[in-house]
Amino acid sequence: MLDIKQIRANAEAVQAKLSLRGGDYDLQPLLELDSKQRDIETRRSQLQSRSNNIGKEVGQKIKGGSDPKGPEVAALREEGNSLKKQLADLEPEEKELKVKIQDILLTLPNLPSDSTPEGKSEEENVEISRWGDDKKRGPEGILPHWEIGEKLGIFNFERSVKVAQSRFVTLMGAGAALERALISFMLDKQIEAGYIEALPPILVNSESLTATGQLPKFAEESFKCADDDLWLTPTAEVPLVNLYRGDILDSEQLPINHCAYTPCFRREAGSYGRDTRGLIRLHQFNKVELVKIVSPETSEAEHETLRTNAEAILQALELPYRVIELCSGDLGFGAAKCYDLEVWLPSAETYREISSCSNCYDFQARRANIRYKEAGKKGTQFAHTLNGSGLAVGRTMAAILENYQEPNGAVKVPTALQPYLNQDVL
RNA sequence: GGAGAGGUGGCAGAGUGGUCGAAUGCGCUCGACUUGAAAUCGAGUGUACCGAAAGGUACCGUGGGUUCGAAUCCCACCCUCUCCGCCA
Repeated sequence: MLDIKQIRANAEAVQAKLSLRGGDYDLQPLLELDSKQRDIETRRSQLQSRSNNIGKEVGQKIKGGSDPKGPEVAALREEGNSLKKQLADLEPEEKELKVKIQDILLTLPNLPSDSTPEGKSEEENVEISRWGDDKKRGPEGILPHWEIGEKLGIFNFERSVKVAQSRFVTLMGAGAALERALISFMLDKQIEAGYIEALPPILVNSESLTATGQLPKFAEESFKCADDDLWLTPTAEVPLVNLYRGDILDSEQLPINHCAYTPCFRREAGSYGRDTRGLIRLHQFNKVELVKIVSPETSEAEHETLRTNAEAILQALELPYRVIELCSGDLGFGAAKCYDLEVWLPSAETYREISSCSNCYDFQARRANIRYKEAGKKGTQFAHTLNGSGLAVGRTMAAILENYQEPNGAVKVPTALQPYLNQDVL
């Protein structure tokens, strides 16, 4: 959520930043509601103040021996009643304005950071670096991962349709073991890097989804339980960040670093026909997620660290990848700055997103009310939250199946992964 | 699912209509005493909003209601705990 005070003070600058994302954002109605609300608040609190005093005066009079039914007290009562009527008009009006303001604020995306490149769409994303040799494996003789996977019998899409629907997979035998190995490997690496492992709930309530930014705008993206206020998590970022919702942390507690493996669930509404084959775009997929809660001064540096931690997995698995910095127009709703890691998929001769590392600044912290306090200092500050995949497990499996494919159709297990599996060839 | 208990400040815990943002204890901060520490004594110690400031307002699980006045009374809801049942 954006800071209404900042919008008030620098409406034009905020407007300009928002428009870098593309789309129309008119802050004028918001500002009008805001000034109206504050007007009413001032009036209301003055009336309330008088009303509070009347209450006290009545109490004093009665204690002091006045007749509770006498004229003195009756006059105060009458004034109290008249104030009550006025307040009864103002209160709902103010409440309604506050709701309207909040509703608007909740739908405004984060401002791109100053360092985010300007651009309209993903075309204008900026490549930061490349790692590994993407020429080592051309498309010749390489089966796309879904074909080699079916061939090896390590996953099955058709039967999964029967169980659930399309865009679900069942991993079998070595496929299941490989997925499990990848999860363990990724977690171990991140624990080594200083993250504390969490295994959080994967059903989350509406408040949690609102705090991290999936609600209210993107309700159609998540699966909702019919009879409860619970949703299937689209990413572990949601439960991890919300663990600290409403907290006032000590500055010594920061940075908080968590890694978590969870299944993730996405409805993928509006992506019909895209990536219909394989492990790239499923309704349910596994992911190891990294989350950091940090102080603002350190958040830029922490963002680089987070990205490096995610990159370390690709490097350890010796998968060629590149780092992209998203331009303002391609930035996710809550992100101020974002790097995508894209892994090389030789069958398609393209890089595909396998991790997204975002710095949300105080956007989520403000929604989630996550603050911290510095010892000796007055007041609190909103923390900064960061998140990144370390990594999407299914997509990692896809990358391995292609990049490690031998001409005879065998798939070697990456060296780093061999301690986690009972076989070194699939 | 059934029955019961309960939700008050960092924690414990008092408060059942009147100056209660809330006693008391612990914790924490600062100061005194001390060579230092402990003990002791003194002072302080929630969050947010409005306001240039003075100051004001809100918050005792949440939302309503009664009243001049609600932590306290009434209604609804949520959550937690205990026991029973069921269950991985």
